[in-house]
Amino acid sequence: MTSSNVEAQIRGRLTEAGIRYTDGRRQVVAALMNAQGPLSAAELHSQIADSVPLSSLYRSLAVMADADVLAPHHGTKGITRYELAEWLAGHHHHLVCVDCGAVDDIELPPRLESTLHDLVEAVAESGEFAAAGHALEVVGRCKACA
Amino acid sequence: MTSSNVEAQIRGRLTEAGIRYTDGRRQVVAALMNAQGPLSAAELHSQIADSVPLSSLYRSLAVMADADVLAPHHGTKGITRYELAEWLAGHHHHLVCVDCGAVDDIELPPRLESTLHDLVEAVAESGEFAAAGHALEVVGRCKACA
DNA sequence: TCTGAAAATGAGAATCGTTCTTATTAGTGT
DNA sequence: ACACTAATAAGAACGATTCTCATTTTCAGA
Repeated sequence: MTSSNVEAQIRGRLTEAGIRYTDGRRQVVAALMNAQGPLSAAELHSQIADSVPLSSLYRSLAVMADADVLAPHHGTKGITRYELAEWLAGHHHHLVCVDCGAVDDIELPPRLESTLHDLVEAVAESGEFAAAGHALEVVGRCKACA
Repeated sequence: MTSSNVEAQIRGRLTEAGIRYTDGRRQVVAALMNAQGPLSAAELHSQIADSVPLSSLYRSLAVMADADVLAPHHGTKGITRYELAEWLAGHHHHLVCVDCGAVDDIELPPRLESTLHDLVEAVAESGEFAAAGHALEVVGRCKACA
């Protein structure tokens, strides 16, 4: 999926939900497409500071997460980081540093990927829980904190 | 591993770290051993209210997490839930409701379990990240929120 | 058993990420 | 252009968690 395709998909999804793809939101999406892992509101704010105040940023993140364009990822110290939703940018598999909370994406072997997919389906079919997706974290210490 | 064995292991680990296994901490551990998923400070407090004030509870949770006796699990709304560490109570695989944040344990097929274990080892051996364990979440909506 | 150092407790204030208000501004469809 | 709805901006408010500090408890060694 090309980068411009992602933008088009996002615009489409938002529009059909009656949500406007404003300039501030474009900047958020652009920052997230460049990142190699989820970003917090504070991290996003430091990249696009002048043009989008924090309160607007938080609202945009919430709205886009609600529309399933962004996926929230809850980390240490009550900090929530966001990344593009699974259907836009592939799966959510991370290396998480227990010290500083930094998050990086990792690739999973296809075999494991499909096994996880099967697991979600099996849970969904049990009827006990409306399983929609999965998230895998490998936890430890990053090079800086080791 | 029997329940009393778990207590003995916990006491041993704490003692060797110079940390006292006080009454309040015993109560926390007891509550977590009975639970079928991680509990937040507020949830624990409502179970052992009179005997342990919140500020002590938070401190005890932090200290025991530091000693790798408890494992923190970060959820919605900045709420952190704790459960017994992996080496005491098996692995950490959860059903997480995106609406209310409730968390339940799930069992994983052995095949998937060992594949995940291999993944952590592979990451650790890469030298880029000191991988120590993993956590898997199946996200969706619980029956109450569906 | 005493005694002193280290750890834990309890109460409350303080912190900080996040959410909520309210008034104002900007987009979209007719 | 008009009306309707959504988005913005600034700051106040909220709530989970952390910190401070004076007091109490626990443990190891004399």
